[in-house]
Amino acid sequence: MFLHSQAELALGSRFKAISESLYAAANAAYRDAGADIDAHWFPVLRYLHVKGPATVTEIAAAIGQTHPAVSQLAAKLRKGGWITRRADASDARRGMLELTADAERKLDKLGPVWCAIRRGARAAALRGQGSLIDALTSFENDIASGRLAAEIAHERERVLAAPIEIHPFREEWAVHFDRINTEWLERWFVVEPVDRETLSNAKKLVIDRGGRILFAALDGEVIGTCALLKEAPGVYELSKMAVETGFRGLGAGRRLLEAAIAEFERLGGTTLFLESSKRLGPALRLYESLGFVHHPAPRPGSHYARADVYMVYEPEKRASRTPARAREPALRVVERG
Amino acid sequence: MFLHSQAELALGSRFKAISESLYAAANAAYRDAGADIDAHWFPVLRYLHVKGPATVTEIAAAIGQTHPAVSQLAAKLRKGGWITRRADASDARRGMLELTADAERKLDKLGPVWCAIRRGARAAALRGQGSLIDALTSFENDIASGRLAAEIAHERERVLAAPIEIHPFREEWAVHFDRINTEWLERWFVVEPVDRETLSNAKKLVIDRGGRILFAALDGEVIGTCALLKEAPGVYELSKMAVETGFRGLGAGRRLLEAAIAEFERLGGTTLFLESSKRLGPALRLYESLGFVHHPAPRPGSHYARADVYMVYEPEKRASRTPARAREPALRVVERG
DNA sequence: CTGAGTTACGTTAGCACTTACGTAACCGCT
DNA sequence: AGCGGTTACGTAAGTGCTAACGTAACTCAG
Repeated sequence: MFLHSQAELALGSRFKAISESLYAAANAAYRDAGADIDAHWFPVLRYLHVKGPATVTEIAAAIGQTHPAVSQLAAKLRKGGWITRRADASDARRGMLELTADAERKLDKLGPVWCAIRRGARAAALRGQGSLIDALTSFENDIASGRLAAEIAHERERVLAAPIEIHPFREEWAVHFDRINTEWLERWFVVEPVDRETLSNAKKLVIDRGGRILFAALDGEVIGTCALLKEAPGVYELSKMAVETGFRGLGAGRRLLEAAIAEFERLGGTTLFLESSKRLGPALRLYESLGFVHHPAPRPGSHYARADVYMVYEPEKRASRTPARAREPALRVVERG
Repeated sequence: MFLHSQAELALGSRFKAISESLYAAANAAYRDAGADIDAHWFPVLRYLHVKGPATVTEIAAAIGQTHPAVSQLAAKLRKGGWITRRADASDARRGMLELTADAERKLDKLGPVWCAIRRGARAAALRGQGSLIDALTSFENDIASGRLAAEIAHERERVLAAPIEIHPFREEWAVHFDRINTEWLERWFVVEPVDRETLSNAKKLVIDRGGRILFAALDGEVIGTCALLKEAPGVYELSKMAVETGFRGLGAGRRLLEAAIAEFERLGGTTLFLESSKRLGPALRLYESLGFVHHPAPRPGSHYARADVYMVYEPEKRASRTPARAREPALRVVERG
């Protein structure tokens, strides 16, 4: 190829060509997944999905584009029913862009596709050892030969076919514990200092104090976390329950919670409680269905400013529709002290 | 930056942004150099500059774009006086795009700018050690901080200020000997088997047989070559004289030829001849001015199909306007046998 | 020699951005 | 209260490409 002989000189042209091919590859993956989405929308949609409602300028700054670009795309997305615009109460110039419930539901399912694209792209990028130029060349080869597209399709099938596994704590996954929970907190509340502390020192502050951390994984990809913090002998707090955006609806949350309860029982715990927020309807219903009951008074001395719900686990309240396999690990029911 | 947190997922967007920044950086370099050129034109102009007249589709295939892109750009360049279109004699559908004499002259001077862009981009690319993602991040940092632009400007000054040096053969430069001559041959003639042989085995077929190869370099960048092939004891052929496109007009050709003649004399040679072509007017005038005289008959048993000019060096015919420093190396004038 | 297929390449419409500009709302200062 | 400066963001126009189409010229089998 002539451009390759020009080495770093035609880099602009090569970058652009790769960019377009990547968009095309991502679009193909979306199409295969039955998602009527355009890869160019990803930065905006993903931002709204991860961070929640945002203004045009905020998004533009975050994704490194000009505000007209975001403004124009927002108009298109609004027409397509992906987002709505709600006037900001305190500042009439600003409009909060917000995903529609429908869009949110669609994006909640896209995790496997994103995972596949990420893996395919990473494989292509890693094949070119050494310099950037080598990596680009390898990228171009993989794109031209269709290898990138094939790998993305293959990865998507793998991820979709994979069962959700629950894993105990691993040092090398601590970073995911931090990432997923930070993302979740930034989306729904704010990261309080006590969160920052726990998330960045999980091993020391949770595990070494007799607590547990569980991971939900899909084909080796961490998609959710849950923690049991040891409050006192026999007393555990269920906390840091979060599932990554894009992997909702696969049942990872329920599986994590079931595993956490099983672990609590295996530990011979007497009391298992959690603090949450009324804003988190679906999560509360999950807790209720697995045996947590609402406590009338707020918990005395709560760590969290956001907590306005206090629930305690009562095994006999557990809904009977719990799938059998959730009980697999030898069940040692322990009387509450 | 939000996009960075998306790892390989937003690669398309990042590639595109880098592409645009690189075009902008290149444009800034052209502007600084006083060249009214747009970086987007580079692939087409450079192709025509290196390969000579070409059709729209040929260029499109070579630079990896669609033919409408080239067609539209060609229309613009034609309007701007950069290229002309000449109908192909044998095929009325085709039109040969050709640089105007003016454009050719401008591009002949752009070597230092291209060299600067290449070096700046290479530095940025090399700073990101490891994966492609690291390299991209480093690129983005350098672009955002203005470091890339500053380095390009700095490199341009360095290259422009550097004197032309003439160097003896180095193994590690053999690749440039091959590249520059191959490019030149493809532009003006075709690469004959005897050329391919010599160019890819320079050390063995030139140096080890008692010949010499000289390089012209600008701040470490090889921009021209020249060879003395030993035909018989005392008999040398001047050959493989080529200066890279973009570095014409700096006097590299004359410096190389002077050095080659000096080397011939230092070797105690008796006969120095060359074969060339009537098509290469400026080169012939250079040869004449440094003491080569036209031989009426073609050389018996010439290696080259393209040769229709046969010249022999006669020191006394050398124009007196030769700069003094060209004679610096101890001059041992030898009678012709 | 004819017509089907191929090739060269111009044109058009569209896309994803950009820069440039305009307008309304907000902020801080006198 | 008023006024310059800033901010939010929409609109217009331009750019560099692409996909899709059209047309004329060429090629080659029957």
